[in-house]
Amino acid sequence: MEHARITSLQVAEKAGVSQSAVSRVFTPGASASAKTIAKVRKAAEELGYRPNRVARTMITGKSRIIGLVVAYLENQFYPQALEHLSNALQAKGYHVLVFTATNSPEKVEEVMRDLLDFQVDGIITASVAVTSDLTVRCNAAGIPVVMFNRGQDGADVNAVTSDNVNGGRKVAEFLLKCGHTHIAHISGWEGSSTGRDRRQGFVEGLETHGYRPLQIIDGMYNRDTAAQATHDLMTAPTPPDAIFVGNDHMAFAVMDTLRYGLGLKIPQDVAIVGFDDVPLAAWPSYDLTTVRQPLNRMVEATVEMMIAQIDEGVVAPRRVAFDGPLIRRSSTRQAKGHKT
Amino acid sequence: MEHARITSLQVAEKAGVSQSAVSRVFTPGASASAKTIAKVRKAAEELGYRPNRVARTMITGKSRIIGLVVAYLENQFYPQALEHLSNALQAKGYHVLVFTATNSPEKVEEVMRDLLDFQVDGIITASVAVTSDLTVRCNAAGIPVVMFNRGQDGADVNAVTSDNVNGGRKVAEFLLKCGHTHIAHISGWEGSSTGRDRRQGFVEGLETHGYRPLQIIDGMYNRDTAAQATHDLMTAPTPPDAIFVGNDHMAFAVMDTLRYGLGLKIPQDVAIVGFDDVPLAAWPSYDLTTVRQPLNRMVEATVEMMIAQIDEGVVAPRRVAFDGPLIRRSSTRQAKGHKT
DNA sequence: AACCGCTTTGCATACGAATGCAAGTAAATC
DNA sequence: GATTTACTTGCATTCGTATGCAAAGCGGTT
Repeated sequence: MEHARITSLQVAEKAGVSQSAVSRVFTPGASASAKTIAKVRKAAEELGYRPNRVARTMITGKSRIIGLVVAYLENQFYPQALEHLSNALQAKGYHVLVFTATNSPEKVEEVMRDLLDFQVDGIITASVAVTSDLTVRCNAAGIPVVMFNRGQDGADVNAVTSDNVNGGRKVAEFLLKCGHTHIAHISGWEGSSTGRDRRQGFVEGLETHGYRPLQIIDGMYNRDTAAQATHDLMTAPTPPDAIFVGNDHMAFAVMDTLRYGLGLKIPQDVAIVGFDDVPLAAWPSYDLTTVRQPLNRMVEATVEMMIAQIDEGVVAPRRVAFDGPLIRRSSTRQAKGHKT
Repeated sequence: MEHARITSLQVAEKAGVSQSAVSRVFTPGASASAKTIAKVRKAAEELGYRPNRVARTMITGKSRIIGLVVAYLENQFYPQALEHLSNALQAKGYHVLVFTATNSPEKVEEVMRDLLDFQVDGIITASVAVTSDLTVRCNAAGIPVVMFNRGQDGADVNAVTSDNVNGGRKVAEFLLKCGHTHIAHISGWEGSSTGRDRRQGFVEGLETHGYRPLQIIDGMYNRDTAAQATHDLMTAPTPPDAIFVGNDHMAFAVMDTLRYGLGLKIPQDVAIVGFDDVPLAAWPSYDLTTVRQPLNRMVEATVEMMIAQIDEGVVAPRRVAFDGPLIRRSSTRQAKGHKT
């Protein structure tokens, strides 16, 4: 009992017009008389006709599909981003084809090839490093690429991030204002622009006031690595009295290690600051002071850049960085002279 | 400098064969001589040819795209499922087109229509209720539907879940064994099969031993609702000494409310059991006793069912439920007579 | 050499909608 | 009413690949 698909031709016959007429009724911008439109709409309605997107894609070359490459979804920031991106794109008539890719260049390479096969109209990479060679090839193929939450040095790529350097600086200044002097940093993966930028801003922020980080350890955006780093920091001869952690995801592991592994109090023994402000950060168990990434604005900008490029062709790449506020919660002490 | 796509015709010319020959080389199961294959492969390699999936889809009617309908990604269980499903399908040459849908029937309806437009080969719904009317239409259109982590009463649908009834029963027995007598249940949404089944198993489990639940409140799979319910339960004249919460996501809110809102100790004042065993449940801050949903097996079964249906046509619907173990952690007391 | 069976190959067509072109029609202008 | 102008419409073609069909090739057998 296969319910065969209705084609534009069948609608045309029923409406007593040509197939072209039907097509034009369903093609925004094409011209058709009010009478024709009415006839076609009626026939289409009765038959339950819906234009075939695949056939449409063949002709126009536009699939209205955006490829989204994402590394892993354990860090709550990514599901959140995925959900928002998907919704925002859906609202514009686009849909999201998800690809997971580890951060190995070969894997990314393979994924990108797949993506091109699908005739995606654009590619969004969420925190996945892409070789500039690859983006060049995509641009050559006329496929816009926007990197979400990851930049790329010296390459011509569209990138939307928060202002990570400034965020790092804010953390440094805030912790100094709280009276901390021994501040360590468990950084985001040094292979990522976000990790490097946050670190850089943080170090600059301390230096501006004549301080230096007690120690910096690469946490690799990994819970286990961060936990180990915490352990190492706290058992060293001079333990820190505050730790800036490269993202919330690691910060939670750090807090767990401090509390349940080392029996320390937050913020009395050590203050913790994270980065991202994922929903979990606001839950009472963690109540983590953190730099908020303005997800909504980042998503908006990403979608807007993407669609502009699709509609108007690949243009000069832009980089946008949104400033995000520091959200003070109870994982840090009250700043001096700061009122409740 | 648009890098035009290479077509099979160009490869054919370069290799000195017909377009059909090229097609056959790239179509598994088609016949071609070793010599032809070699010539075509070489030419294709040199030109960088890759078959156009869209054109392929037009002819074969197979897109090798699976639509995944998901409600929300805040509950960590879903990103996890999404990631695993996507990987498993990718390994089989399929890709995932993500749709978000709230649980309103109209929205789901609209999403499903969109999905059909994309010629998806199959649809997986993750914890989204689908009217049986809709699944019937999909089957009529020859599109298999598999419901992941949600069943449907009296309808002919493929469904993969864990054994929720049995899971609920296990929780009841475990809590009784721990010596609890006043056991409340903040249930999963009563509009979902998972919520109902867990509740049913739980009640049955208590009744088998001559007990009844102290109270049952629908937590709607929502943190705020669960928090409010916790408050109501604990401030009632007879508060519970244990609460079974319909999923981990709500259980975290319950624990936060108990500890930080009401100043109670877990498990001394109240024991908590969840359902799912998301990664967060194992983090020391929660360390939640919970029923594990065997995600890997569920994903495997889902993918296997899906692909079987795609390859062999829509067959008699199956329902699979995997038993999951109760994972004992510190949110509950030691069971009587149970050794460390 | 003739015959059979099996594999390989090219030709032509189909999938379903969009669109350039030319013909047709209605409205607007003088 | 003639002519210009703007808008509609249908015809035919196109996108890139898969596939039924018939012709051709090949290997072996008698």
